[in-house]
Amino acid sequence: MLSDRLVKLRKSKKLTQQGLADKLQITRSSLSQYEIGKRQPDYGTLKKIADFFEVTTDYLLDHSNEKSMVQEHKTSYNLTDDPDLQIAFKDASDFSEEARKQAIDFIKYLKEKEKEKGRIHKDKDNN
Amino acid sequence: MLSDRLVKLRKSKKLTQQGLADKLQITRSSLSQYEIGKRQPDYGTLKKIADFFEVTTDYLLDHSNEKSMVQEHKTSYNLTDDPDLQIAFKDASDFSEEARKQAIDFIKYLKEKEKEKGRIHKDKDNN
DNA sequence: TAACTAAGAAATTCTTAGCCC
DNA sequence: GGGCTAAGAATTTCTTAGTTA
Repeated sequence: MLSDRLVKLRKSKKLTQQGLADKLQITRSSLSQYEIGKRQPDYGTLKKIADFFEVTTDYLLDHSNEKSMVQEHKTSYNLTDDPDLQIAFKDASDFSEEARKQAIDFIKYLKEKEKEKGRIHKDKDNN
Repeated sequence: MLSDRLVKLRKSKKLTQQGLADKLQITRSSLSQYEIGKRQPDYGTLKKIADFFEVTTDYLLDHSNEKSMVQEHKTSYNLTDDPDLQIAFKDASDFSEEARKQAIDFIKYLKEKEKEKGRIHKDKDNN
């Protein structure tokens, strides 16, 4: 919920409602309503809030969607289209160093195998 | 702008306004207004749209903030700094579907092993 | 001082119907 | 069919002032 996150973010910066309202160029009354969940700011204000606290609007709106995150991740970093592979990569990033090395080595092994396969017959995979 | 992205996303799925409106449970008139930029959907509808197309709300709102993105990725993905893992991942992106699946499965296996290692006690929940 | 609320004003959105291509 | 628009209804938000702790 926007309200919860807003309160936490504001307090993390040790600001009063008035203080934050000034920064966002809205009235403190409006801000109060957002924090209680009685009103919703327009998209412009939402983006202002996100920029001020340096968070995503998804975070503010409590919108978590793994696939969408991967999608965003992909466009930002130019990675693969395979969502499962992206999730696997994400998971591997959290591994211990040992497990990470095992993953890397296994992929190296697969890479060699792919090379072999390429020599034997032409690739017939369709995406 | 939401409007531009909405049109592109809808057409990428080869849907008419009526078709998408039905999926989102809104009238086609409302959807038309969103696509032209005359109206803005409430947050609930915004999230519905994001979920349906599997994108972030930041993408829909054209909200790009490098710091927030990095923040989000670090908190959501704990993206690794390990360059070897990144290279391995890029290699895997070029694999055949079969090899890619093997890599994914192996990482899943490692993930389970990591879980076991993480907890002292032996839980038997299957996930 | 800091935060919340009430109530009328103002702005925005929704609905319905109709229009254009 | 497919997409856009007008106009009144409905809803939401804003503003101002006031209340509470």
